[in-house]
Amino acid sequence: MNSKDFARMIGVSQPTVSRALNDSPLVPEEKRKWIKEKAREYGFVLNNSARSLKTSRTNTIGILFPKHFVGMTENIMMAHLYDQIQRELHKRGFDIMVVYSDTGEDDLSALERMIRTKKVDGFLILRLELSDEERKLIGQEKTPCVCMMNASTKVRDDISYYFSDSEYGGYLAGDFYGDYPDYKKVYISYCQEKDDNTRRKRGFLRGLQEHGVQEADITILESELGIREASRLIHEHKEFFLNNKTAILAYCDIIGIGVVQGLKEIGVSIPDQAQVIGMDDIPWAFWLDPQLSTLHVDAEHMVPETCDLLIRMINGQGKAEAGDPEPVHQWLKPTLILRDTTI
Amino acid sequence: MNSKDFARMIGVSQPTVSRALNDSPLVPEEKRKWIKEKAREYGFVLNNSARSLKTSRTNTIGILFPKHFVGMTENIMMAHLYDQIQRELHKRGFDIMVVYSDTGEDDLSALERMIRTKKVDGFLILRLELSDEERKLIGQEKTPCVCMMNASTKVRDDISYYFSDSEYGGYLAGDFYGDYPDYKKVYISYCQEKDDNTRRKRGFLRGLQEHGVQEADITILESELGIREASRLIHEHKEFFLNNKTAILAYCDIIGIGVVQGLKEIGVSIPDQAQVIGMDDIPWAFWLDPQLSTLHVDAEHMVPETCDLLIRMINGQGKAEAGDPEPVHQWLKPTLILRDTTI
DNA sequence: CTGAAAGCGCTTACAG
DNA sequence: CTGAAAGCGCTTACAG
Repeated sequence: MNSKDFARMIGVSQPTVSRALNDSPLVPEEKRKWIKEKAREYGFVLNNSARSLKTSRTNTIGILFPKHFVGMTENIMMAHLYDQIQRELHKRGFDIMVVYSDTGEDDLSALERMIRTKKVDGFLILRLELSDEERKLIGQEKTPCVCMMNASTKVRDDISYYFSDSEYGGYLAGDFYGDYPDYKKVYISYCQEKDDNTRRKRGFLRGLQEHGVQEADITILESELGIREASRLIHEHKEFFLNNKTAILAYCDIIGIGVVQGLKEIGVSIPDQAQVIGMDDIPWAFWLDPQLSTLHVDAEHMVPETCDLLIRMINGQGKAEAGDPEPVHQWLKPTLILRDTTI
Repeated sequence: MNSKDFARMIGVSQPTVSRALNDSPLVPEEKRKWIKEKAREYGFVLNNSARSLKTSRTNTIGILFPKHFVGMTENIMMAHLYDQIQRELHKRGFDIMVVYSDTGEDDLSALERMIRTKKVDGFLILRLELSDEERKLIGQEKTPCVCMMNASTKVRDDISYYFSDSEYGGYLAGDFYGDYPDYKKVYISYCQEKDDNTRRKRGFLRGLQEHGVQEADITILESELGIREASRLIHEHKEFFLNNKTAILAYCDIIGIGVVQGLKEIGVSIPDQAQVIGMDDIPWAFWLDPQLSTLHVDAEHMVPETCDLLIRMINGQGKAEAGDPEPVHQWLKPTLILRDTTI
């Protein structure tokens, strides 16, 4: 049943149906209510494609997952953000389409296809890693986009973002470990995330330097992303961890968990002989034994603000008075949470 | 740019553009390729809303999450299934809309709204718990739907499904524990999932009975869904677990993990004094210490088959020769995986 | 406040 | 093989 048939059925015109169901003040309250009741009764709902075609609004927001995203179960932090985003956007009446950077066909990236087919009103981008072409496209099409969490490429300010200030996170860890001069400082890096990794490491160094620790005194080890991978890394450097008291900052909690596991396996006592700090504060870090000390990322603030901004951008789009709003740029400061893996 | 402008720009008609980009054999290979090249060059892509309006196909599949679904991080098994579904559907060229049963407005359930607005071509339903109205609607609208994983309401055969045979899973656990007469048998149930819980329990009982264990000898405890909740339950029954050797089947891995945690905390040695079997085989069950024994659900088969069936239903829809295909009903058998929490 | 009419951008039967 | 034309189901400027 389309709106014409429905209108005829209840004895009004198609425009009146449209206005009533869209809550237009042009049709009086009473009548609106009556039409809505009838719609409910007959199970009539406006067709979304026709509506979108006319209004160029789909009422759908795309959540873009980064390249090499293996899954929600592997990347708990993304799952955590996703859960909160999903809740916020649904609360605000939007539907959600999940888009994966990896799934592009031929030369058309997934993002580009979504933008060009007009399937979504805007994008929430988990981790900034857009190509130059994609940035250009977003600029041309004025597609509302907000990035969140972190950036694996150079941060330019053409796009709005709410990022975790991981440099500051690193600093907090460095500042904390600075009080333990007899522990050898170790940073476990993850090189796929080039720029973000550099930020964390730089902050760590800065925090330590304030306590007189030299850059040369810091050991850098490289891990892949994964609990097993990180655990294996510890095994590879068994002698080192057995012969030194170490104070370790891991690129993220997943690696931190693997490090803790590896240390336990080779018989290093935590936190006496080795301290470990992760980053992100993933939801089940405290189920583990021992519970991981970490840098808490303030997702509870980041997510609603990101969603709000995106929706404002979508609603403001095309409105003359809105103009080209200035992009928003925020770095949210993590906080250090001490649990069982630090003294 | 719309297809008319694009067609004019490259000097062909709108229908030809449409046919070429839709790979119609009506336009010769060579020309098709040329038009596609031009489309790429000018960044032209067919508008999805217009297309859907005409064809009543959105090329989008909805994944319906059950009521009370708290999130991917809390319900790892759902996240695991979601990850695989997402991969399968994208591989087959569909976009994905995530739909949550909880997010309905007023009297219109999320599912009903999606069906009536025609936003998706069909639904993959994680866990069967449709209301009678929703079933009726699906029947009337002939919306392609397949359920998977399990059912919390009575299973009727009007809808296709691929379920895990959790009754058989329970049986395997019962059969295994039957060999340990000196262990007191315990089933930790989760009552929100009424029917599925009953199936697991019934299977467990059946397995034990084959070894001569009486129903009266089985202790039933009720837990909420969650690691902490299950752990708390163990604490509440501390005396019981300290004074008996126990062989425990948990409703699912999450509860199983909590049980293990609780047992460790009260000082019960695993698996000597208490054996634990979970159900689902969630991805990181083996990161834990001790690694949880469990009943593996064959998601690797369930997911592709479910996706295949759904897509066949979508493609067959409306075709005369397709008729009303018989619904498919499958119960996939779990397998018992013994790790550290069983002898 | 209400309705007749145009048009959003496609696809597809139809004619050639 | 190709194009002119109709129509999918809405919204909205316009006239009343």
